[in-house]
Amino acid sequence: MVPFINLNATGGRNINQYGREFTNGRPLPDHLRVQILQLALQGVRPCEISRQLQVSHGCVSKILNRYRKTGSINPGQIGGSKPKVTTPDVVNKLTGCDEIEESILQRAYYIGQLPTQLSAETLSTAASMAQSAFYNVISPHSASSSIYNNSVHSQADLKNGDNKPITSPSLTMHTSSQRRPKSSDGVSDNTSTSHHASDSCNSKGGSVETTHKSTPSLSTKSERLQDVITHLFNQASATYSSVQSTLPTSLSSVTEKNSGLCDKSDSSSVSSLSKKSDMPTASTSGNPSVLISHSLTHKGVSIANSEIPNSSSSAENVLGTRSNTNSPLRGAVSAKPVSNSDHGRSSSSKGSASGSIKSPEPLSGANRAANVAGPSKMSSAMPIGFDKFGAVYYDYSLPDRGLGQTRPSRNVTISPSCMSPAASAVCFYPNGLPSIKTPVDFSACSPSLDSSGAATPLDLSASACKESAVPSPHRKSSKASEKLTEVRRNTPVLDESLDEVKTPLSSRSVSVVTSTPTPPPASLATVSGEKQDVSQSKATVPTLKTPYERHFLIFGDNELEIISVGKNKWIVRNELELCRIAKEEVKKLGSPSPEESCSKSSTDKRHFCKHSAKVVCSNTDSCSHLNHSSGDSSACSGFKCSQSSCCSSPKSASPQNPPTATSPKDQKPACSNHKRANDSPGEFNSIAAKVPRSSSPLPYSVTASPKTNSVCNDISTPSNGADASTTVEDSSVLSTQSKSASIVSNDCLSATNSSPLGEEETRQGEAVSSCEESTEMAVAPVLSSDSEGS
DNA sequence: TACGTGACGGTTGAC
DNA sequence: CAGTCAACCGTCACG
Repeated sequence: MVPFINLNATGGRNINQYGREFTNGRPLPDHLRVQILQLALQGVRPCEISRQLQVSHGCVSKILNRYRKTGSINPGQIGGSKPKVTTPDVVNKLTGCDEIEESILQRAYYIGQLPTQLSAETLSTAASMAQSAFYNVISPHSASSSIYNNSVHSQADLKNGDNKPITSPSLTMHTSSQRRPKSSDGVSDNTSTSHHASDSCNSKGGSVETTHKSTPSLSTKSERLQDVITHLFNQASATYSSVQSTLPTSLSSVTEKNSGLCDKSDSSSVSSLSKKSDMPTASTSGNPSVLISHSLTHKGVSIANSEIPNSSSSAENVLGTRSNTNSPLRGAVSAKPVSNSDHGRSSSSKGSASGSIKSPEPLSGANRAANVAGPSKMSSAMPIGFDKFGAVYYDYSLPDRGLGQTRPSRNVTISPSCMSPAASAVCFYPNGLPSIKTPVDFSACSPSLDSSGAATPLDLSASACKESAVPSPHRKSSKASEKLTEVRRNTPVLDESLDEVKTPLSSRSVSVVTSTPTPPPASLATVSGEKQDVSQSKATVPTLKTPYERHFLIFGDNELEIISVGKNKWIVRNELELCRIAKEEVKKLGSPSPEESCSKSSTDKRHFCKHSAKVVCSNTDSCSHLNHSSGDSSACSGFKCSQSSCCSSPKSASPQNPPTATSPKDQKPACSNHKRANDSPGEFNSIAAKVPRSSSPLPYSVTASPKTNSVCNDISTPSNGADASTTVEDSSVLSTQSKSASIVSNDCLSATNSSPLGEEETRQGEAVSSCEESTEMAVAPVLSSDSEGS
């Protein structure tokens, strides 16, 4: 094959086989690295990742390999000569100061963090299991995943010199930090580790916190990436655990309430899987699942901890179940997981287990962010600091080490938290939405389905499972999607695609209407801030492209933006914010308000409690309508409106239409549902849903209208029509599939968030700020001007 | 077809 | 301040 690299006139700029511009010798932008990891966590194959992100296979492989081996996706230290033997760094080394420091910090961390009721063994077990699952996903083909895991632990153990339960994340920190050659780095590395610890225990680990402050910017950057990784892992872990603990509940609830309506396959699969699973409930300690369990218990819902949920969807079911159980706030349930995820993130430094465990101080971890960005608007709700972009943990604002020109998406808030499998659990639970691919997501799979199934190890996702069992339309298009990948998908990264919004949406608009996968504009593929010459891109625009969908989930009183590209979903939301929302919901639960009572009746499907989570809108494509405030979204968040049906407004979706020009109402004037929503936003949360079970791969993309015929077809699954048509008014259905989330065509929304898609390159900063101001959906912008500087 | 790996040309930054 | 050089980068080609 002829090398595709073409030196560009700009000098040093090359175009890879996917048409993506890259700078030879420069690391991949951090956000791409994160995405690679996230996708991998979701079970996306490396080859597909490379296509989606338009990075070479080798690059993906290297990054994943690196992560596998070192636990870090951070670029290595580039440049520089070997430090002199006399440098402080060296002195600190080969003397072992670093190890000592780390050990001290870690001890401090655990002392402050670990709940007394939880034994180290328990934590270790949980972490181990989660990690195992994680590695299985990351390195599916490698039977040595466990080996990796073990090896990592071994390293950590050796390094730590104690038996403290350490999750891979923490280990990751270690390995990563060790890579840093400089003495200052060495310190920072330690601080980095400590830093993470401090996140989780701001109050307890004061010393650690202090140390953290001294962390060099570079180290901070590294930390953030590491945090992302850790967070992903934590979430995966949390999800895994939570699923285990929650499934039984959901099942029981569903069974009770839904009787026949409940999908038998799910139940059977669950039970069978649960039998297979030996996961100790203890492992869930500190996990969202536990929290959920408590919550459920509080509600009088019996929880069988012994049973192990096999699918995230099952977990989601729990949410739905919970909502069915008359819980005033479904969101509350989700809230738990969210907060937990938050813990996980905060625990990044020292392991997910510890982080998740520490429920009492879920938000403390924000301190670091607060330090970085100063007090956030969220701080009132929780002591969390958000950076100026609204990202708490994932500070994409820091310059990418890689292609400076690449602009991280402003929207991108690809909150890893949400993107990760765990994230799905956390983020979607409230709605009972089907999870994003979860490493351990067996929900969709037949009972017999397990990790060793026909699907590749990586492909543990529900979609994969279902694929085998049910001809998924979604899968059907997999081939097509691959083709599509040639043209850069917008993947999760709205960010990068912003300037591409300019691309005529005609095609995608059509797709929206037809519910066929909408190909993102080829231009979207452009990663770099520079507009990539489409002509240069060898990518041939496939007629059929992976749909780029944007959904909005009403979580509590807030909107959550869910972006899905094919089977990948991202929640554009700062998880800390999610946590905050969740906490609020929890508070509300604690002190029921008149509003809460609205959802008490499970039979009243239509009755919507504003506190409950719901997907408000979905959009195929990059959705130029992102500019929406929560109020706006609610306005267009009527009952689920299918994109193709009531809400679909190709034109509205068209990037050509300035976001400002289209208001939700304007876009969907015909949608009575929206109108209803506007009138009483709180009303559409009911759970009646039509849930196309087969559509599970993109469950939340499927929208059902509780009592209406309007059904939201999964855009990504064109053939779902039949499924979608299957309307189940019984809320039980929702609980079954967690499809309760009502999704409304995003067309309804005019979102400022994404509007900048086309303008991102130039307005990134503005857009970001505007987003924050205009809505609480702060999408963590992924980019900082710094990256540009490079 | 998917994946892992090495060579290649390039960038970076400490020395 | 410029040159050197080691380390790393992403991409490609190969197996």
